[in-house]
Amino acid sequence: MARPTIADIATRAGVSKGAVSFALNGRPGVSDATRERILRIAEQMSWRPHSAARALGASRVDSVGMVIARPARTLGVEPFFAHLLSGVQSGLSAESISLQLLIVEDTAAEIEVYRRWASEHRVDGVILVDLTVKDARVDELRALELPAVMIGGRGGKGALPSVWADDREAMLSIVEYLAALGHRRIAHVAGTPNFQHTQRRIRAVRDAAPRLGLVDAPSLTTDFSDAEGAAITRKLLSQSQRPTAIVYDSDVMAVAGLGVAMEMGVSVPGDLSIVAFDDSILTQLMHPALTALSRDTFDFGRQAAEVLLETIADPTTVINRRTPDPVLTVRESTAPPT
Amino acid sequence: MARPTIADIATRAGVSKGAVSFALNGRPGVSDATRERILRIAEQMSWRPHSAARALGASRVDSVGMVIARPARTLGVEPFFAHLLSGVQSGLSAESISLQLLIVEDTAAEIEVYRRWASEHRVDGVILVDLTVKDARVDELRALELPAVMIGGRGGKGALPSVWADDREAMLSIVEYLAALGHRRIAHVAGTPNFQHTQRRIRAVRDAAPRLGLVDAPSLTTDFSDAEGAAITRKLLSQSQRPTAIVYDSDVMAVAGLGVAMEMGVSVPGDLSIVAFDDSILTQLMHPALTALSRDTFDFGRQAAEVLLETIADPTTVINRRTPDPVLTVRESTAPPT
DNA sequence: TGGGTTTGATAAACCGGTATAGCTCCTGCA
DNA sequence: TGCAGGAGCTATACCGGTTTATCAAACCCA
Repeated sequence: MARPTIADIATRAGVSKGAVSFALNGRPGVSDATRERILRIAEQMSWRPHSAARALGASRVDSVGMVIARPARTLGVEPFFAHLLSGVQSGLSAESISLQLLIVEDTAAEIEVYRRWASEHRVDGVILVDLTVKDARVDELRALELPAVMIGGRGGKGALPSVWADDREAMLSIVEYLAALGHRRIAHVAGTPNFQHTQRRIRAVRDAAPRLGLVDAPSLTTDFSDAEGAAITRKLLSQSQRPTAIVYDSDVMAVAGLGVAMEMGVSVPGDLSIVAFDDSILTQLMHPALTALSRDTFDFGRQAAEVLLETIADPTTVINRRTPDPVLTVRESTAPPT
Repeated sequence: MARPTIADIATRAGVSKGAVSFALNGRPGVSDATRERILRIAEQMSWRPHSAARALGASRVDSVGMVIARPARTLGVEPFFAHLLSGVQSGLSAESISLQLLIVEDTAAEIEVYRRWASEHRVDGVILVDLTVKDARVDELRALELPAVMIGGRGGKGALPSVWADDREAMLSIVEYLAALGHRRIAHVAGTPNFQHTQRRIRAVRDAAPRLGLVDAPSLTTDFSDAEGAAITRKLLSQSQRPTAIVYDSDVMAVAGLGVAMEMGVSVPGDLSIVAFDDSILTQLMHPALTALSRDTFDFGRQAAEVLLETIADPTTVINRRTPDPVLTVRESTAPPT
């Protein structure tokens, strides 16, 4: 027999389909002896549930979705998503729930995907990344009644469940470290201004500046691309009063910035200290290797999966889980200013 | 009404469920007038097919799978997978077929996934990457009767359908370019030896050596990691007769190699030319920017999706599609030897 | 000993589609 | 005029599970 169904098992065990279903799902309705027998037969026939059939009956598809809205070009250099993905999957695989991944160009397309997924019952819930300040997706998902968890977006009143790290604390740890080294002119090359975490980081720098006695601490926003990272760096280093340290919101921009510095004859870390707000192999490949903020992205993903599953199981309680603060890994690109 | 079913549409249109199904799937059995009316009503009620229900009836789930078997750590730096993924999705989205992505640790786990997917009817077919020489997955998939397409693995007798680029030609173009510049000592830092493409590239170098008058053209295998790439480079550059050019099988290894060269005071491209067999932002971020072989990875993925869909539609004909040869993008890391 | 509850199991409905046998007209042609 | 044939549609089985109503037998306690 090619693929046994519960009906086959029922015949073989001399019971009804219903009894088999009860036995296989570990719910009351059959005696221990019968359950045992059915399980053994199912095992023998190497039975596996037909996912579609189960989804149809139980209106639960054992599958969650994740959409990444970024132009393909900018994607993939940062190992961030790969690690996040692995983590999410490890969190899901325990319950043998599968993940649908989609890469789209923009948020409009992303919302379309959610609508389709909801109406076609393709996923039980979704994981949101790259939260923006007034994020249209949040309302949309609530309207669709699709369980969701936000990664990185801290939930406020009536928000969706979330898993977040304290960007503010993290940024403070960087700036305080640089200030302790003696830096007073620190520039911040930030990411896209409408991202929530970008705003939080900018605010952290601004708030810390007076306390740490920073002379000047501009935050300059970019599109996260290496090109803009390089351009901003060039501008910063061309000023008469140039910064002695630059904090980049991504490793790619930090690497691009390092290149510009070298090109302009600005020695790192002699004349300029560089810190990347995100770690990866990239920062270690460089010479000098970059001081960077390391986050356990894998674990981040795992926790997001967990929270999502809990949310699917019980959509009424909104979980806001805070993950451990990221730590600064000091390498060769930072030193006291000369 | 929350989610309309075809039964709702049928009632509203005053026809039977069957008629609605015919109309919505564009098959004969209803008059044009009725079809029109049904479609309008479906549109009005914003009906969407329930994927599970459709899968159950039609034994086709409109979903394909892709498993990447690499330790999470090594994954993600190369934008290769991100681009491939985007391409695959663009090929699938035309038919609105979804993609299940899974990252696992090794091939054994990958095969487990295929078994599960097959028995649970979760996918209509799969896309295979990282083909090895005697690849266990091929036989397994044939046994499971799961349609599949190999990416990069060139199909021989009785092989699975495939989409491939000519690695041999590509490698030849690199070596010939270097030889034309005047290089006679060229080293090849290859990838994992059991990958099919690694073997093809090694063979290409070996075959071309005598014709191009290369004095020495060793191919040294690695695990594709930056660490081994760096280690091998250090060894090569420490030899008394060191190579004047090195070809790396990946951009990450090339970057690591560049770092080692700079560290050892070997100037690039003055004393050493470097070529990466694979392009990405990474190669452009470097100083000097790396000469690299550019492949249209996005298109590669798109074509793989196409071939897979054709294979699912008609599993009897085995397609072997060759994609355009990759081209060498010359940047700053190559020059005539001094 | 008898009535009520619990246990173990069954049959059948159901989920939302697809596929098919069959029925009713209408048309065309001998 | 009669009949074959096809268009247009309906009714119904079916896919492989889950869930519910129902029921018989066993069990419990006064």
